[in-house]
Amino acid sequence: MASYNRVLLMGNLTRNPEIRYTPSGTAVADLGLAINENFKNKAGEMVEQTCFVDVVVWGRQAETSSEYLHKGSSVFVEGRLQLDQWENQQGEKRSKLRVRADRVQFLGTPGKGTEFSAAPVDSVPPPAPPAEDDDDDVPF
Amino acid sequence: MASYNRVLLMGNLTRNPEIRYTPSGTAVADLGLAINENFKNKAGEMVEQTCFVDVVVWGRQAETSSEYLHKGSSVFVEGRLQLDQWENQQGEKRSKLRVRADRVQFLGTPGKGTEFSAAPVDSVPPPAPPAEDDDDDVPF
Amino acid sequence: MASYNRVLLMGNLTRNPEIRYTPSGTAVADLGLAINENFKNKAGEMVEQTCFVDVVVWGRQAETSSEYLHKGSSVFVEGRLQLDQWENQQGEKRSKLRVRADRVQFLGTPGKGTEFSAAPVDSVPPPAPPAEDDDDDVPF
Amino acid sequence: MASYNRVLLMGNLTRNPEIRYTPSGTAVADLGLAINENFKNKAGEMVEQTCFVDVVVWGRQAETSSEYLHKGSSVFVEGRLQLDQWENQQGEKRSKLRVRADRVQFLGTPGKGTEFSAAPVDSVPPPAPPAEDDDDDVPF
DNA sequence: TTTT
DNA sequence: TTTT
Repeated sequence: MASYNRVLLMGNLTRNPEIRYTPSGTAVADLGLAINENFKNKAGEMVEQTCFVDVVVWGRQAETSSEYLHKGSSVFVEGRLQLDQWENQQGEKRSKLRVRADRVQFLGTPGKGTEFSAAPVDSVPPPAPPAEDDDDDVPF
Repeated sequence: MASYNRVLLMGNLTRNPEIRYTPSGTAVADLGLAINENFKNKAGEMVEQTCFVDVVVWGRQAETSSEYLHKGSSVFVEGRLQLDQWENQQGEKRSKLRVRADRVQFLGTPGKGTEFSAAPVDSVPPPAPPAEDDDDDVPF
Repeated sequence: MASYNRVLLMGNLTRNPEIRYTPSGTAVADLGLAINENFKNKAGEMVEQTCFVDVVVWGRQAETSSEYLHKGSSVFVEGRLQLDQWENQQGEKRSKLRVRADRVQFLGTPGKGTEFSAAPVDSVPPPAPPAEDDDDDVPF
Repeated sequence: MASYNRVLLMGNLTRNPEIRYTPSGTAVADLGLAINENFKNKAGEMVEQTCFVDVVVWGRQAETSSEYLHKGSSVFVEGRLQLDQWENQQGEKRSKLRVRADRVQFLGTPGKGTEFSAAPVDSVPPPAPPAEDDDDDVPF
């Protein structure tokens, strides 16, 4: 059957990246992303609404993300929706939508004056190959 | 700040669309979408994984969706992530990621033999204008 | 520097796929794609406008495309813009924008009645890995 | 028939925006965009390839683009492919693919030190409504 | 749980 | 809670 799953986001990190490693040594980083959207409501007032999304990055991109990105960093993320499902301690089914990033691109850190002027827009190195083969030791 | 929020999905409806109306008469439809992805795991076995996503559609597209789409229908959805937040009866904060569709395109219904052959791939009428101005009577 | 290049298209093939092979044996297919867009002009009349795009597909997807797709087939294409540049016989520089597909997904063939009912929406097998390493024997 | 046409680009302007006005007073800006892509070829060498694309922007976004963007500016563009067709003076049919932007987002100007540090990543104001109704006085 |  |  025809299927497709693609997500494109630009926003700011709500916290520093958190990196960890699977038993087999693959790096995984969790990013908190805030996407601010401004629009006018029916009454014509400007409203700011923020969408908070959890992003998971694997492999080399996890490492570069945790090295170069910080709370507040502006990033562009390309990935796909991923539904994580588990049972809580009461045996109830829980699930959560995340974005699994195929690519994280650094767009700058606001308020980073001087060291920034040399390279105001820098990019996280090229995308790692899709690490599907690592999916069986997912560490969440 | 730079921000962007775009989601593109193709999959099958897990149930018939559910339409309702806001107090001011705007149509809203909830779609359950299943996106199947097949890939090989580290052991080289084909694995099928399904991502279930709730999709919200507004306005005229809500009406055409509920008229033309059914459980099983294959659709293409363009929209954005939307974080719905509320408090449950215990006063705990809860939130849920959904996709707010700007566009829903009908790609066919599997197993619908005869009536299908005339127009195997049909499309839901053109996108309604982004109904931001209706956002203050969101009915969830 | 931050860079990104992504194209998403749904439309119909204007001709049968043309497959060829590089000296090293890599398959390449050229697809002609027509994307119809309907909109109202300033005078309120419905206008149909068609965008014709040349799409290049590499590797296994080239083979599956040429096997399963035909003139008229409805497809979904994910790829990126690619600028091909050359000199004509008068020594003038020429260039042409194409789409290099990373993924081609079959959405059905209109008017194919019976054999269609069994599998109205079928998909071209999963995307081949990005064959960047083949780019130095590009055969155009 | 199912159709879709979406392009997402990040790159740098190759020249200052050129703004002009239709007889009815609608602003139109032409942007030259360079998208740099680095990858390894078959021989394992890093190769840089640049895709040059012409982008057309309409309405208020044309005005903000020509006000805030300059040669070298880093931008994110969301739009669609548009095939412009005409006859040259020899009566030969010519055509050219462009991108018609629905949205242009400013990501910063490299090397702009001081005035930049205050707001390293700034954005062009929100997207104008799709000005389909202006399409009949396209000035190319 | 949150960033600008 | 689930579709193919």
